[in-house]
Amino acid sequence: MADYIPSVIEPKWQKFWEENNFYRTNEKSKKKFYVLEMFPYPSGRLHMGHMRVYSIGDVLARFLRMRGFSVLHPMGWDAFGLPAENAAIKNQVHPAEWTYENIEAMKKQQKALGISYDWEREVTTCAPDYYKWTQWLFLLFYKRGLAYKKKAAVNWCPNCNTVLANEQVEEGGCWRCGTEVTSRDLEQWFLRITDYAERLLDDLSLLSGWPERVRIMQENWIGKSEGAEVLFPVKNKDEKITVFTTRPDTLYGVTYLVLAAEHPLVAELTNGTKYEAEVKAFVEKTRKLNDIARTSTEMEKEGVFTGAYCINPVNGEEVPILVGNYVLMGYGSGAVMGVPAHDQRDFEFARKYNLPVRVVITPADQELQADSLTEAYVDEGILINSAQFNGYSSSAAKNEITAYLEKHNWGKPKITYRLRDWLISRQRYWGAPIPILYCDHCGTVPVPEEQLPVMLPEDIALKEGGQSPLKEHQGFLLTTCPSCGGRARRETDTMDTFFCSSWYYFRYTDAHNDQLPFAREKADAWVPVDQYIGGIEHAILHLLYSRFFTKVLYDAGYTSAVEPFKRLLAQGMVNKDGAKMSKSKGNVVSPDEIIEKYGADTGRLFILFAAPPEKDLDWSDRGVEGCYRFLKRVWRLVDRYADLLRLPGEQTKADKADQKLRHVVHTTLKKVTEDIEERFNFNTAISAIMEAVNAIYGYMHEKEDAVNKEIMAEALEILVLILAPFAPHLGEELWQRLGHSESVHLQSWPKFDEAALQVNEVEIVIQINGKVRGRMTISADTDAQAMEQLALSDEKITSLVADKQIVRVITVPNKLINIVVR
RNA sequence: GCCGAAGUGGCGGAAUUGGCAGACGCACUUGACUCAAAAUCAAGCGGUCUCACGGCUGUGUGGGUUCGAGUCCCACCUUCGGCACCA
Repeated sequence: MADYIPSVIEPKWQKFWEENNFYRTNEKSKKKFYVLEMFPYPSGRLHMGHMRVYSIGDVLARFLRMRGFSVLHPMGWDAFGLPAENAAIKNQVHPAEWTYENIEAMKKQQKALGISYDWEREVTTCAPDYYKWTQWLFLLFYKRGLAYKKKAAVNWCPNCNTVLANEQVEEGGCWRCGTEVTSRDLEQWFLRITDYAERLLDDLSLLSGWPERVRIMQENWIGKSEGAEVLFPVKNKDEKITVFTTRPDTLYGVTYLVLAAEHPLVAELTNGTKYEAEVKAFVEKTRKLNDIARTSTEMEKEGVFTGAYCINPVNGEEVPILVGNYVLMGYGSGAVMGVPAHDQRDFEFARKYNLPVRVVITPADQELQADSLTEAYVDEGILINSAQFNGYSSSAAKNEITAYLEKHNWGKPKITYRLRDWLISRQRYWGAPIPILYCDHCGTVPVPEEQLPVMLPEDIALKEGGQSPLKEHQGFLLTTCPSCGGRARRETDTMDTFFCSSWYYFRYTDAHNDQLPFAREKADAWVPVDQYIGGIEHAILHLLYSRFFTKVLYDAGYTSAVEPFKRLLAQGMVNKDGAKMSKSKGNVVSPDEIIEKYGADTGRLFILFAAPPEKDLDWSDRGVEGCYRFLKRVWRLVDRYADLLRLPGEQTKADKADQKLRHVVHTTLKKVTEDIEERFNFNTAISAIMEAVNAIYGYMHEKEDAVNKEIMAEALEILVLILAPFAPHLGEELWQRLGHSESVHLQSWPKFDEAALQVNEVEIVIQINGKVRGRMTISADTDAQAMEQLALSDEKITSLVADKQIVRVITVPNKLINIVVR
């Protein structure tokens, strides 16, 4: 046979798979498994991160098919988005054209990698037959009161010319371009994800197959705080200020109240008073600051007195009301009670403005003096100066004081979340239009379902700067109202692309349904996704939104899944020379060049071998060559014996070396099976296969080619079968070479022979005081007493323990014996 | 500041339940083959002392538990990630 030339065999098998629609989902088996890799944005070319995630998914998919599962392994395109629009402006091509060309190019690359996708289920989010259902889902949210429009201070990216959701702001910058985000008051569409905060938090406990860090990140993002809401009446006014606190036990320590600059009462309290000018100036100064400066911990806490007072309901005390720069309108009620003795921020603020400090919580072992405090005492303790609650512990007082407030209608228990509603409207063109009309008579009207999709017009000219051309597209803009037949205008905002990608895994289960986004029975056969694989950068964004969508679909009766992704693998990044691959650093390696030079099988093998999937991986050109060498080594081995093994010959009895080889092969098979199935440790699975190959070479040398045909044949077959998920093209070729006509990928995963795993003899270690002092080979399963006798009769051990007293002997069967001497 | 993860040869990494640290691969060294090189095959490869047999030492640092610790406990250092005036 010829040498191993991947550029010949890989396209050959790819053609075979494609022509036979080889990876069409088989829905027959009762054992079903949904393997899904996050679908890509069609940016143009695949990068190494793509290659890694697809390689991981493909090994699993191929392995599970061999294990008898019906596997759903689809692929699609997260195809709406800003880069298409920006590229379009820059290169004068239509975003659709740019997107579809990229899809074609990337699909070609995926096929060149030999990934086993069922292409009949491909979804493309920018295609009308997909976004029709994206819009349908928007209407579902709308009908259920989960989509609403409101005017609010929102995050604005001046570079992208659009608003962003909270989740899409990273360190004060736009997640996509990094430009500093500013605040604007705009009327926008939101999804009521906060209605689902509690369930999104609770159900994290169902996700034992997720990495803990992702669950923790979501938990932090949802940010549940339990406490109380307290109403402080304003002195001489018929107003109450609502305050949220997690420390109702400190309520008797309140010495002032602080409002956020945006708080609606600020103007009301100060207008027409001598404080008006100063407060106005302060409010303006504070509002001008951007969010990063405003929420920075280094920010000096400043405030100004409003001239007004309010009354602490529990003790009737009058306390001053201030406006402060450290209080955020967006959290709680935009007003906080100042308890300087027990909150560090309040403490600093109070010292700066000479506000009184009153100790109401004290540690058990010391007495705190308000005047001599150098920092707030924030821990829990025993209540003092708190009327009838004196002597209570903090935790008891939290409940008692809250109950007391509730009884007098001064407040109530309250849970607050950090999570905000999800802002989904975008002021850009390349997205799914929001299916809403504005009628002069009827107001806001949802587009009737039968009129979907609201087509995104293609005859547009994009403008420098990115203002949406929809705002001026008369054909799109003007329409008639479905309820009164009068003139109506279309909503010109499009949806956040995360909306489109929050339900695509459902669509794969029923990709061509033109009556519904998906039929429930089809979705129920597959969702939740058994194994989802993707980058950690989606730990909050996409994964939280998808969980939300699934719960809404569940509530509406479209799925019986409460969570979309049963198990999640967050794969690490692919770096080079310790740094992220980037054009500016000139350290980019592309999948194309690897395929061209070594073949897809080598690239896949290396990317799985170099590190466990969840860890970052450092790309090494030398390492790739090592994998290439390994595959050539396998090729030569099979080539050398393939013909010989097919010749008839008499059966020979297995000798010691034969048995040893069989033991190695079956041990390897067991390890590889467990490594893939239970631990996703593809790196150790591959190294085990390498060890087996080394052992087969060793056997070959030992036998000087007089190999036991049966045992060699079994070894090579198992080797090719277990390598096939990793190197699918080579697997096909070698399987054929071994005389089989059916595809290797249709074979059952081999079963290991328990008998072959057994050994007659084991080498055990003899330790003296925990240090290795000798070894001996004894028959397997020798009992402790016999082991001890054997060890103590060992010449070397005898001399070492001669003048010592044996205190104890610890034996671990088949492993070691430790003699403790003094 | 809070939460989390991780620190093992020259490098990537392995050690699954507390039981031989360094599997496998890369790099390097040596031998075989070759006129030679490449490729391939074989062998060696933590540090240190020793001609050698062998000894000592070694998994970020310091303690502890244990017959025995990379693995468990406590404290600390470093790196990375997330959150961060959240009341």
